[in-house]
Amino acid sequence: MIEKLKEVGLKATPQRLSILRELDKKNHPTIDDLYQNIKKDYPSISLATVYKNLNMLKDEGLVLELTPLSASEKSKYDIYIEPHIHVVCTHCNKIEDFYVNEALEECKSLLKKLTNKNIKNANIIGTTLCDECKIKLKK
Amino acid sequence: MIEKLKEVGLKATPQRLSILRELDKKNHPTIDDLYQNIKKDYPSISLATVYKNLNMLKDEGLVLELTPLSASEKSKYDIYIEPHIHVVCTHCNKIEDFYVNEALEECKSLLKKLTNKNIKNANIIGTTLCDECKIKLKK
DNA sequence: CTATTTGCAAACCCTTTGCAAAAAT
DNA sequence: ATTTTTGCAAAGGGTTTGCAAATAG
Repeated sequence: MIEKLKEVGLKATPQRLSILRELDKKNHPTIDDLYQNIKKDYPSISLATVYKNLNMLKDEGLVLELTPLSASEKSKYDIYIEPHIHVVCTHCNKIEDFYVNEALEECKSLLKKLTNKNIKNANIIGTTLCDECKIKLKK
Repeated sequence: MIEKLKEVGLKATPQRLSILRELDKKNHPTIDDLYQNIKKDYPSISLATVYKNLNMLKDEGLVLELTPLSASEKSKYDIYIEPHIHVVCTHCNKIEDFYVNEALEECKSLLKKLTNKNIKNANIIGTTLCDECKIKLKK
């Protein structure tokens, strides 16, 4: 984590590390979730610091913003150090990560062939009806 | 276009149609681009109407919000009636559409296999250095 | 005729900014 | 020692809201 920050030229402040640690729990928090959760460990952190850091980390590609499907939902944030793909539930909007590197590479080479471009990265978001919602809706 | 609106239960007002027509030019406008361009044909349209409609169309899946990679860029909007994928330039942020249905289906079945879920849809965004930027940067 | 949509302006609130103090390297 | 980062509070600006009038079906 600290090394990743050094790589991109950002200082390893405790605030920044707590943001990354929180994101590393992989529960895809909104900005406010993130702020509330970090405050438990680090009560003096300010919301402005969370915003500034998310923007910097996003610009460096260490953090991903996941845009909601529906207008009433808010953006969620995800750590992006290990490549992975997302599957979002169309009903409850829960996001699941899948660390399927081979698939990602396969998709990328497919994209390269089709677009005739050198695809650096591929961001893939699948939609589904998650298992929990499937059960709930059957009732 | 009118039929699509009927399908999702939205009335075909001239404002709404002008929004869809503008998006159908496929140049991925920001909200403000959209508003400025529509005003040329429809000077009385209000920004609030553009917002309301984008949200409704997004909720119905007819419009896609494309989140920028960097914090300084704004979201872009795209019509999503024909399935397609996006390739965004990491340097100038331009977005290109690729109507590659076979690839999309291939990716979806790959996702189904890997996640063991019934993937309804797959949203794929590749990153690249676009041809124009490649030339510019060589100089 | 009824339900939806529009447009205006105000309200809202999320996000950014400026700056001095603190902290990281 | 230098540069970055933090935190506060205020400013800013994008987005939403409420409501009466207009419009679609």
